[in-house]
Amino acid sequence: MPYSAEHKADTRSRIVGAAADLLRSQGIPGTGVAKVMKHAGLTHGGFYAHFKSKDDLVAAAFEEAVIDAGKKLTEGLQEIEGQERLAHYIGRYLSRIHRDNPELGCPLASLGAELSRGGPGAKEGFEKGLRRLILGLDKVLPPEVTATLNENMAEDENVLAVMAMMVGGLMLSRAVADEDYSDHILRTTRRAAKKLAERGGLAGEKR
Amino acid sequence: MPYSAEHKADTRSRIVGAAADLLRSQGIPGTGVAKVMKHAGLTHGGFYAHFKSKDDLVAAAFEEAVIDAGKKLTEGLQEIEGQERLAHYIGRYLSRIHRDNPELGCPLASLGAELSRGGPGAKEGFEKGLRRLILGLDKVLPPEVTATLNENMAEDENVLAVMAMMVGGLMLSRAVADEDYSDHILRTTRRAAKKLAERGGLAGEKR
DNA sequence: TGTACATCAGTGAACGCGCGTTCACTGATGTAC
DNA sequence: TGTACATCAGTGAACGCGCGTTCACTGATGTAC
Repeated sequence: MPYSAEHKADTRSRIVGAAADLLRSQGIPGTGVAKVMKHAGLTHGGFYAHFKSKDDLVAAAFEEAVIDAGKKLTEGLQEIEGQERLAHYIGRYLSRIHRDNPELGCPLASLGAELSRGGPGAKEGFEKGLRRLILGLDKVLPPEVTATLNENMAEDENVLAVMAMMVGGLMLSRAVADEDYSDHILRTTRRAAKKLAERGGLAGEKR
Repeated sequence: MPYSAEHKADTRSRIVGAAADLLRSQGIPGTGVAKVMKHAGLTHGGFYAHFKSKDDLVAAAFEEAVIDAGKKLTEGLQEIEGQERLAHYIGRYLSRIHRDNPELGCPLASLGAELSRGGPGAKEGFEKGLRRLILGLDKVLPPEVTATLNENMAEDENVLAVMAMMVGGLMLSRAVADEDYSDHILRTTRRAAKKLAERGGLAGEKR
């Protein structure tokens, strides 16, 4: 065996990493095979030693992006006291930093519409990503809430609603021309999402 | 003058109409000039008698789609009693019919991410569309609420939050593979959006 | 320890294709006489 | 009323370009002797 299996895996993950960034900032058609390979420091011909097709790459890169975003959104959140954790998560999601750096952010907001036009494979990948991020969100919640959540699936609904508001708010804030208005959208949806989480009982509030 | 100005305007609006449908269901790269012209019953060479570029068409078609969607979402809503109007609007937006027919639906959800990657022109078009739909939503509200809304801009925030939840919920429901889960997303966000509207005081509830 | 060899990740040129755009043209039309 | 004409919406072939994919190759590597 020439080249270790490790070496190949390294190269592959470099390609996937480059694609995960490009995908989120430029969309699927904007993520050309040649461009991705160049970002990974390779020539485009070698692409097919690692992937069956561009669709294959998109699937792998989307998954990578979900994991990456989930990590960034929850990083260090355990150190914050239970009640405030979800509020912090929401604050990060609907922040100007997240809005201004889609290449590092949540791929649900940047690629949802495009993937919804894809085949069943694309949609399965998206669904897996959504469930994964929701699961990550669950981990952010105080343990006593998560327990209730597992017993009573109806409670899970609020996580979905918060997710929808975050995804929608981020997308709107990115698509708007006026920066003040964009900030306003972030501020508004941040506040509303936090209220929704509290009122839904997710943050452990008594009601 | 050969051909009346009316005739040219008719052809143009036929092209824009075809593009407005294709755009929403296939996205910007999926909306080829030749495909649009074929749908309008013409050959692709004649396109540049009506538009300066494809970007020009996309801008016109997006605006048309916003107007079309706004009309469909508010149609006949005046006949419903004040308190229930917004709930009906939300019910229509987060319906299976809307989810399954993006070519007839709200272009904010289907094109937001793509337009956010466009130039300033694209973003200005999107912002105008968002403001237009929010204004249409305002008209759906009972007059006494709209009055308060105009005096107190802070109240407008709830409309934005509802909008974000609807846009996000619709996008998520479309991008997911499992139909039951997709239905669940619609149901959940519908309920949450209605609650949010009520609690925010928008539907005229006393609190 | 040193050399010959087989492997295969990566190279770089080439492919067919669909894209947005251009352009010489055509022929239906309203106007002038 | 009928004919000649100028206009220009629409035609259809062609363009350069970037795309995803293929392929003959090369040369760095681990293994066998």
